[in-house]
Amino acid sequence: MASPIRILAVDDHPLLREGIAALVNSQPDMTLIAEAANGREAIEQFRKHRPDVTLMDLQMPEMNGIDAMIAIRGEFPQARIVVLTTYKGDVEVLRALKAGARGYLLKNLLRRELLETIRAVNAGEKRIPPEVAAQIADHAAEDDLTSREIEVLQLIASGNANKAIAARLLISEETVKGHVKNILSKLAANDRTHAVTIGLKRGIIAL
Amino acid sequence: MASPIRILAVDDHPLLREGIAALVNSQPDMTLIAEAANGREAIEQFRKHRPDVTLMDLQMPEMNGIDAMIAIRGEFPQARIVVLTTYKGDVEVLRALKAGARGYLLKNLLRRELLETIRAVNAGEKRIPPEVAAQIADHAAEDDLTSREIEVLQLIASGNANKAIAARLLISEETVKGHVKNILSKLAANDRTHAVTIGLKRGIIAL
DNA sequence: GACTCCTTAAGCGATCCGGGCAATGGACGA
DNA sequence: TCGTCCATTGCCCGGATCGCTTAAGGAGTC
Repeated sequence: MASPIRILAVDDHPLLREGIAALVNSQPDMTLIAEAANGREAIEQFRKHRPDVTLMDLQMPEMNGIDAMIAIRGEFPQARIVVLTTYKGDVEVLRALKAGARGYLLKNLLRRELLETIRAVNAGEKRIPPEVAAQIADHAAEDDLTSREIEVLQLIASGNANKAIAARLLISEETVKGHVKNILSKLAANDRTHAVTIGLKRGIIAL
Repeated sequence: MASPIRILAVDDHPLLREGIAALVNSQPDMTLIAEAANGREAIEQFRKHRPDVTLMDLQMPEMNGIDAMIAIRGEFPQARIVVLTTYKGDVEVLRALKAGARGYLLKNLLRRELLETIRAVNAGEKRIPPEVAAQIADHAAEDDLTSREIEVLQLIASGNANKAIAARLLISEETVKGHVKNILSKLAANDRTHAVTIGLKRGIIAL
């Protein structure tokens, strides 16, 4: 073994980082060199240590994983980052891949899968598990919501009527209705409530 | 140290169990004696090992943590169980406490907090962190939804109109409206969509 | 018996939903 | 550069649905 794979673990759960540390350090060809509890710390640690592979959670306080990945890959385009998160919808996965993730793992994975993925990504490959890929494929043909539509959907989720949304966004109620119409159509939702639950499932909006 | 505290870890994330194992086994007065990945396994392992303290996640495949706790405490009323989960709403917390949990920890806790809680619960105490207790207190005065109302709320979340809910539950649309009215009032929601998001936040319903 | 819960009911105004139509402006490729 | 596409915005209409109010009977529990 020439030199071990140097790994940075980013997650806001200390216990999970502990688990990654125990697993990784038990492998002769890997070593955990740093940890971070949020996106801001992740950027700092990446600058300082230049890890070979970064394991990154998405949902974190202060700065989320997507923004951290974008920032890191802005400075270091060759950074090899694997997303390690609990299940999120297809939209969240796509965002992560667009931000430059080389792998996307779910936290209920087997130990072996994590190790294999780390080695594969370190070797320059990409690794997306089939159940994640299937999620994406299911919605590949559909239109994405525009940013304005997402904004409207988020306000709907917060309990705003169309009139209130119009006031908040400084547009007319008729326009809001237009957006709502498109949202229902794109998400294949029965009504606004259904649209919200679909949006939550697919990772388009959050509570 | 007479004999170490014997611990059972129940969680569907292998990495997290690994983290618990590493932390617990680093303490001279504790030892991890068994693991389980879901509620069914948890019951089996509890029967076999009779642990002093059980760390239990709530959201798991096959059988969730609440049901497992109820089953275990049915057989072993003196079982000392600590819930260890990512944040859930106050309703989820209350259900866990009613099912007999002696502690309720969030996964983003510090290592020290977990160790202290294990020792305290093993000694017969109860431990609820202040931020969790505050959640409960915020809603202590409010009425719970009835089981019928929860059923209706869940159907609303799935995108059903009142008429469709009526057909599904074999009751009249007027009755559904009556339930919806009570739901909106109890949850202090602006409309049905808001009620759904509140229900999700508080752990009353799930997607 | 008191209490809660589930059920039903009528009417009414506000809101939502779906259809079509069209002007603006920015982004993209030819 | 020009033309096209698309997001955004705005408007009209009509039927469906929602949310509120008030009222009341039956089932089950304590």
